[in-house]
Amino acid sequence: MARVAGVSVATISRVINKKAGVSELAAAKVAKAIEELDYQPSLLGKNLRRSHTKLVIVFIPTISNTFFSKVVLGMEAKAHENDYNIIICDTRSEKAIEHKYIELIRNRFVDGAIFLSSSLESAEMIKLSQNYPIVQCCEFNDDIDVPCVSIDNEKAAYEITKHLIKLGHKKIALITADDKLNASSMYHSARLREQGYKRALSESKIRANEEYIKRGKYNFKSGQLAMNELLELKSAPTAVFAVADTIAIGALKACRGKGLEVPKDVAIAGFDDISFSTMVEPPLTTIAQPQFDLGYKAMELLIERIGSGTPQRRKVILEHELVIRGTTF
Amino acid sequence: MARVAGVSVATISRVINKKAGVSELAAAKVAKAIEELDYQPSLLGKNLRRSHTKLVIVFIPTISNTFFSKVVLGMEAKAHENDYNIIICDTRSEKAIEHKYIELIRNRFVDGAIFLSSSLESAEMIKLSQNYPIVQCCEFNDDIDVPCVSIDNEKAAYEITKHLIKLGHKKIALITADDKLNASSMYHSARLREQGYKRALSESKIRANEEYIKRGKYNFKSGQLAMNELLELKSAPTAVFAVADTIAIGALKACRGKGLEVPKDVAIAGFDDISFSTMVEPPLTTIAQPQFDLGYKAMELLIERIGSGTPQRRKVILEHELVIRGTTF
DNA sequence: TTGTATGCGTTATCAC
DNA sequence: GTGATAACGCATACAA
Repeated sequence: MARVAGVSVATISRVINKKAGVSELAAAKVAKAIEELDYQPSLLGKNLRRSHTKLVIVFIPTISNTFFSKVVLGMEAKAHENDYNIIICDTRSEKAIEHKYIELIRNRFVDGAIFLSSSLESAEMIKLSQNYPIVQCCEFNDDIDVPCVSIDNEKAAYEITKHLIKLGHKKIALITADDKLNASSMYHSARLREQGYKRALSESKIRANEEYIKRGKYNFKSGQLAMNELLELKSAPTAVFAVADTIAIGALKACRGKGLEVPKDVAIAGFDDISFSTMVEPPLTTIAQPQFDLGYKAMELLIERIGSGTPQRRKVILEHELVIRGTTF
Repeated sequence: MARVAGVSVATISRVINKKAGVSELAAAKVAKAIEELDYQPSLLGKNLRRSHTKLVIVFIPTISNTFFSKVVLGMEAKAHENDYNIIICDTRSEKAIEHKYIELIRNRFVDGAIFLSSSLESAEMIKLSQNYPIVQCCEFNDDIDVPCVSIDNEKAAYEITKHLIKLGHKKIALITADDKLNASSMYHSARLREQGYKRALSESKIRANEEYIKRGKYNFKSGQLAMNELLELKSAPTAVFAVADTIAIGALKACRGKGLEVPKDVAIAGFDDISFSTMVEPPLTTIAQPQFDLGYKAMELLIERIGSGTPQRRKVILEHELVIRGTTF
């Protein structure tokens, strides 16, 4: 390249990076050579030289949850504003996959990471955060000092349960994705939502009934299963709060399968406001999270942290919204 | 690192890469130093040296379509088998974003690319393919010589339309995502599906009615909109084939909105078999694609191509399956 | 304004 | 078995 342009590599670097102090003649020669060779500067050399890659990785438990994909959109927006690119890593909630990709941050292939969920123990997460710029988004361990952005899960769950109570319901079930047996659950938010649910109940002097709490996974099937069990109870609940829309939609289907009408026979509330929520019949009452902003803000924190180097301990809480639709009356 | 281990960098490299010919003493010294410094070899240097990154990029029109996410799962499986990692790029069907990420392949940051859709002109795609290892998956321009893997879209659409006809339907509408005005549509498959639909019709001597063909976008809303228009026709169709499940589900909702029963009043067929298809009521009749295999095979072709360097022209067609569920009787 | 030389962190070649 | 050393492609300090 330097040869065909007839100038030194230094000059080439200068024109490519639009540095001042290059004669028009030289610039023209370089431009011509670039054209001729269809030349593209290698990122490999550049990265090694400046020892950062302008790449960040985001860990996502599953790419197929539309909730997360909207959050990622916000991350991308902020990232692009700052010339960063994103690697999305679908961990499928598997520890092994997550660890494999964490290598990428330890070997400096990415400048930082955002976790939308993690199977890491708190201790591991702390150690990672001490050495590299990372932030947590939506899901986070609240016992540790890693920057994060989220909504107030406890409060949101409290509000939606309260909504159910105001409608006159007393037998309100919870379907969650927290198995509780596992001390370090993937879904800390689920636990917070359970707390909010319980607070609303106790505030209204409704005794929490352990039979009404079903613990499964974060998907349709699990919601379906749980709802079927709930409906077989001798004293079946008249309302259900599911900690995620996917779960709630499964529950909705289970009701229909048993010939029950929603919300007449049983009211259903979800959480997240994924796009499917408006497509089911009836449309789902849920908690809307500011998905885009969540991602945008998380990326902002990360970029800040990459720039400063210092792991400032920040927790950002964004506003949620109770969206009342057809599944609750 | 070399200093604290008390050996040369060459030796360090040897033990890290488990090369033969290292004394136990030296190996121990290196191991100790690694432990001490929490040392991780930099991928940056390694990449520069070997001039490849073991990274491939996959272009996806939207991360939130669960159809694509399952395909990506297959890609990841094959990639991991061969020590490759994946960058997922959500292009949002935007040319600008796609072009930005194509830089990554031109500047050798990734070893290859898979396109699950593309806004590139055929000419651009050809040129790219001549210079870099790329393959197309699911969506592809069939007029050019880029390796690809897909199902037989025309045939699948033919079969599902035929299914509708066998049920006695004669007024069969099509809702597609191909706008036809745009010569190089993102969704070539949509065009093929339209062809299959038309072939089935003409084979059964049913005159294709242009009024029955609606052209919109690849999402719920668009299906809803199109269906509403269809239902306002003086002679409304009794069956609808939507070229994607997301569209079909929108159509389903539109029917319900007008008080119509599915499949009694109008039958609906989709395409893709996304996970949500079984959650709607009634569950959706559709064409199931071997999503995982599609991705797996595409990655296989790509890795082959990266290895050989020569762009062998291969088209792989996988089997689909007609899945009859509740929306057609 | 331009070129030369150096280093980023690896791996590979060669000599010891 | 081991250690210098060159090279990968770039950006920069310094010299010219």
